[in-house]
Amino acid sequence: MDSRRDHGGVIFVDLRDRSGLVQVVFSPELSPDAYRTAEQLRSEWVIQVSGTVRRRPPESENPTLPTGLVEVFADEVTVLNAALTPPFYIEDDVKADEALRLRYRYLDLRRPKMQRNLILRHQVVKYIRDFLDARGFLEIETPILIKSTPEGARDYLVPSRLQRGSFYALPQSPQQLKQLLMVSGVERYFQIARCFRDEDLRADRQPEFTQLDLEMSFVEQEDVLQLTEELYTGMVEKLTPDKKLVKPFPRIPYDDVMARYGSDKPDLRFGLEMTDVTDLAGETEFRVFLSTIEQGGIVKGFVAPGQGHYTGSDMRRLEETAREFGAAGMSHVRLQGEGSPSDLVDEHFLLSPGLRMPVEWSRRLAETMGASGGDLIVLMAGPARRVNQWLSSMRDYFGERLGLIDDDTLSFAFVTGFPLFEWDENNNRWDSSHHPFTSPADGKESKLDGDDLGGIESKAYDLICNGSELASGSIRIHRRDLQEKIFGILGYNREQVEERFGHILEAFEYGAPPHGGIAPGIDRLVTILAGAESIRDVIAFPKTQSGTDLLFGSPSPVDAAQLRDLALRIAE
RNA sequence: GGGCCGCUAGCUCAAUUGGGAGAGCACCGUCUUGUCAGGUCGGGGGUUAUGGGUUCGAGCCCCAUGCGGUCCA
Repeated sequence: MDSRRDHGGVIFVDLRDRSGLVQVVFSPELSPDAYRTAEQLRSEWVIQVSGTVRRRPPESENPTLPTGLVEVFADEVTVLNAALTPPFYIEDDVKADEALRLRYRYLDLRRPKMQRNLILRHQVVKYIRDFLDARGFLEIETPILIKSTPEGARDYLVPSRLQRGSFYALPQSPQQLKQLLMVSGVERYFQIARCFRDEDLRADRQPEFTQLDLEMSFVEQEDVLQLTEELYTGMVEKLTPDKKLVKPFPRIPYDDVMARYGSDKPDLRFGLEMTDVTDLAGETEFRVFLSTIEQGGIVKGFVAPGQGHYTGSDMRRLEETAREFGAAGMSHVRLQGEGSPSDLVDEHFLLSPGLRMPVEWSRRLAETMGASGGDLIVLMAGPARRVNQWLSSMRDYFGERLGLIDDDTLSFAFVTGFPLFEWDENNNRWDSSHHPFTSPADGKESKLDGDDLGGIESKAYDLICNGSELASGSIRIHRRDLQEKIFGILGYNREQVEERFGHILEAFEYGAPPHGGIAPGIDRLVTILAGAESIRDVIAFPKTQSGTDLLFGSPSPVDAAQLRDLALRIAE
């Protein structure tokens, strides 16, 4: 029961199931018994009604309801179960605090929007299974209790009772298992796999999440990308036909995407591309630019079209925004007037303090960056990595603020050619950008013995969409010697390699085929397709940011007896 | 691990300088034969997250804790 409207002589009841609402009418003239029962009904009760479906009187039609032309004229009603008054309204525009919704998740899931999300998620998974089955993939389950081989994130550990003092780990992904399946001759594998990472949560991160994990033997990078693109385009066109898709998906090299957008997962629904102007900045006498360049940093920026009219205080506010994104500072040039840079004169260029440069320099800057009269040029200086982060946040901010983002568009792209390694400043060592099983790009293997490890390209790729990373994959290493060399560069000694990875290295010696794959995240995908705000809205029973389940009250202490079984003691 | 915000009726929120705890919705009851955010009249409902402190007096000030959110490492 959704709601009841009692008019004294006639009672209307909205009956709800997962498909929607229908109005039931109780009249004392048709059935006095049913009418008397209907007087007692309350929201969220579970009832059984029989009656006649009939057309509503013309003046009572409700065009806002899909079933608004008909109603059920009830002659019998049975109360199957009463209900307490729910702690919040069961309606789409819920105002209740999310903690309350999570505490009563079973009520929250009654809301039509949540029901639609669950249904969409089912359809997505169904589509994936059908699609891959039709292409010869086998769905194979892999264990949830596996060996702990921490690579990036922290493992969830499960103590063993039979082997006291030893632990299983929950998989961060079935990476090694699917590679072993390739060695097994499975050729094409997939799994809707639950993955676990014991890390702090974010709005778009959960400690357990679901990935489509897939792997193929005898493939090149483009084979995997093609398959992935077909999967996503087919799925979107079938399940959310109102979404606009850009086809084919662009393939953007990593260096390119970083140069143009300052991020490896830019929102491509809008432009605002960046330009490196370190050379031009070097001509100024602005100390911030000069010292940045001296220290090996860059000066880079983008053009906000039509925003040259900002006032001085607008600019100060904008700089404050930039600082909130972590930026050390921001310079700008406001272009007044109209037309191309060559048409503009001295007083058309409003430079931020510090940038005292002749008009000729401003013209060249505007030309280099593709700005014209009426535009605003935003510039930032610093180490390349930081500048890219800051500018990328500013770019998103302007994309939003200038209304450049179309909610109905899905802008997919593949980012390819990620670096194989990145320098881990905290631990002072090389780390894998993707994971240690990623193959170097063709012809780059010899560079593994050189000094320029950061410049080695890999066969790792991401699928991005609207500013999110949706999938990540690579062509893998399938030779023992190469894999051992990578582990060596990552700083593992011979014993550690043998203890943690001996099993997979050994497997590579028994005829491992070349293979590669990709792992699309299901939660984020459904979030985007559903237009939901948070991944928590597409997961039936999500956890809070501190990793707790407010419905079950987990995690929770356990009995002393359980701890004894596991030979565990809680250290204070 | 750190920063910031929040916690007042079932829900969403208000409460001026430290002075009498409130509103809307929901809920309960009444009346109402075409409503669909039904309408009418009436009613009940509070350990102001928890513990401590300052004060003649604390929702408000101070300290600690808990829970939630959010950002950073």
